[in-house]
Amino acid sequence: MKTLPIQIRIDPALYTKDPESSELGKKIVSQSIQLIDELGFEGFTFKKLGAKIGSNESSIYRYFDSKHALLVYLLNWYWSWVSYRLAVATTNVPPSEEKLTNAIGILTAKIKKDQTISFVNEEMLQRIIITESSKAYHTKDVDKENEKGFYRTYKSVVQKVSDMVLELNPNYEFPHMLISTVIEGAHHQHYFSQHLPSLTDVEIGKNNIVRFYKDLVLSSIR
Amino acid sequence: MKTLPIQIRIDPALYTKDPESSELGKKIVSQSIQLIDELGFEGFTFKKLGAKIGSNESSIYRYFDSKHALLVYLLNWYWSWVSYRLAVATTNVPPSEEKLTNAIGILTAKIKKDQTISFVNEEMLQRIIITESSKAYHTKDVDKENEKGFYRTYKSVVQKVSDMVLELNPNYEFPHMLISTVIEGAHHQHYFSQHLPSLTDVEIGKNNIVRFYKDLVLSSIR
DNA sequence: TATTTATTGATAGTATTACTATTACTTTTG
DNA sequence: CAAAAGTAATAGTAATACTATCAATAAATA
Repeated sequence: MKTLPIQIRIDPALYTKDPESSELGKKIVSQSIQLIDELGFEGFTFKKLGAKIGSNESSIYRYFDSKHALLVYLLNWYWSWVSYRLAVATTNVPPSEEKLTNAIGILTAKIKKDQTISFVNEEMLQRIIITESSKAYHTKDVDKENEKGFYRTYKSVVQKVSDMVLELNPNYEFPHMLISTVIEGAHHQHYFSQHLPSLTDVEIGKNNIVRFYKDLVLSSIR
Repeated sequence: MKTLPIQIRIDPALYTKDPESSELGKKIVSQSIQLIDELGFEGFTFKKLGAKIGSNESSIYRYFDSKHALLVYLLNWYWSWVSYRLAVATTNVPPSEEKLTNAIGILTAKIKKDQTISFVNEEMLQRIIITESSKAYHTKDVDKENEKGFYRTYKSVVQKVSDMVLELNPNYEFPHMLISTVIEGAHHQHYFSQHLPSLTDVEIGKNNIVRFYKDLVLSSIR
C-alpha cells in the first residue's frame, strides 16, 4: 500500500473528528469499506465495525455521528478521487471529442485492482458507490444536508464534465442532465450486469458500458 | 375515485394475503402510499400505518411479510400500470419514431393528478417510485428475490420498449441499456430537480426531462 | 519529571424497530 | 346457529442506533 502525494481533501463538515488524523480513524474508513461491501449498508453497524477493528462502538461515534454520515464521507472521498483523475486526464488538454470521451471513460469504467493511492481500496469503494450511494441522498434530510455541502464534490464533478460538453457544443441544452444521467446510469448498469442482467446488454470483454455511454454522449451533442 | 375496469394483476408471490381481497387490504396499500410519501421509506413503519388506518400492526403482517415486501408490491403495481398505459398507447401502432417517443413519454413524464383508476393514487405512487424504488433492489437479497420474480414487471417493461427500439433500428447494440438508462435517469432527474437542481437543466413549463430523453433516444439509435 | 490534556475503551442504558406468538373477539358464510 | 375466517389486542424478543458516563492510557506540555 504505497501512498503517493495526492491530496484527497474532505470538507470538515463531513466528520466529527478527522479520520485521517489517527490510525484508528484510517482503520474506521478502510475497514468500513470492506464491511459495507460484505454486508451491505443495511447490514452494516458500528458495533460490527468495532468488533472487526478491535475497537469500540463508542470510539467510532467520535469520528462519525452516524453510519449515514460515514456513507456521505465515503461518497465525497470517492468523488474527490474521481475529480483528481479527471483533472489529470484533462487539464491543459484542448477541447476535443477525445477529451470528453476520456472523461466519460473515467465516469463509467470499472476500477481495476491496485490503483490504491492511500488507505482506501478504490475498487471496493467503487463497488459501494455503485450499490449504496443513491441511499445517501434518497433521504428525508437531503435538502438540509445539501445546504451543508454534503453533495458538493459530486455536483462539482458533474459541473466539470458538463463544461466539457459545452466546450464542444455551446448550444447543447441539457449538459447537466446528460452527465448526471451518464454517471447514475453507469452505476446502474454495473449493478444490473451483476444482478439483473436482462436490463443490460453487457457481454464479457466487450466493455459495453463504457462504449454505450461514450456513444450516447457523442450522438446527443453532435 | 372512479374505478375503471382495468386489471392490475399482481403476482401472488408478492403478498401473503391479497390486499385487493378486502377493505383492510386496500386501505393498507392506499394509506401506505401516503405514509411512505410523507415519512420516507425509512421513517415508515407498520405500527404507524396501523395507527393511521385504525388497525393493528399484526393485521398488516398478514398481508405483507415486511415493509420491504410491501415496497416490492408497490413497485410491481406501478410497473403493471405503466405496462398497461404503454399497451394502450402502442398496440397495433406501426413502428415509427412517434410510437417510440410516445413510449418514452410514458416512461419519463410526471403523472398529473386525477389519473386514479382504483384505490391507488398514482401521482403519489410515482413519487414513491422516484424516491424509493431503487432501495427495493439495492439489497443483499436481490438475487434471491429476482429468482422469485420480484422484478419481473419492471424487466418486462424494459423489454417491451427495447423491442420498439429494435423495430426502428435492428442493428442497435444496446437497447436494454438505453431504456433502463432512460427509466432510471428520468427518476433521478425528477428527484434532482426537487432536491439537487444543479444536476439538472430543468426549467419550469418546458418539459425538459421528457424532451431530453426523447432526444437522447432518437439521436442514439439513428 | 509531573501534570494536564486528548484519546480510547468498557459498560450500561434508552427508545425504537421489525418482527413473532398467542388469545380473544367479531364478522361472514354454509 | 355453528364453524370458519378474519381482525384486534397484547405481550414479548433480539437487534439497532444511538447517548452518557467513567476509567485507563498515551501524548503533549509546563
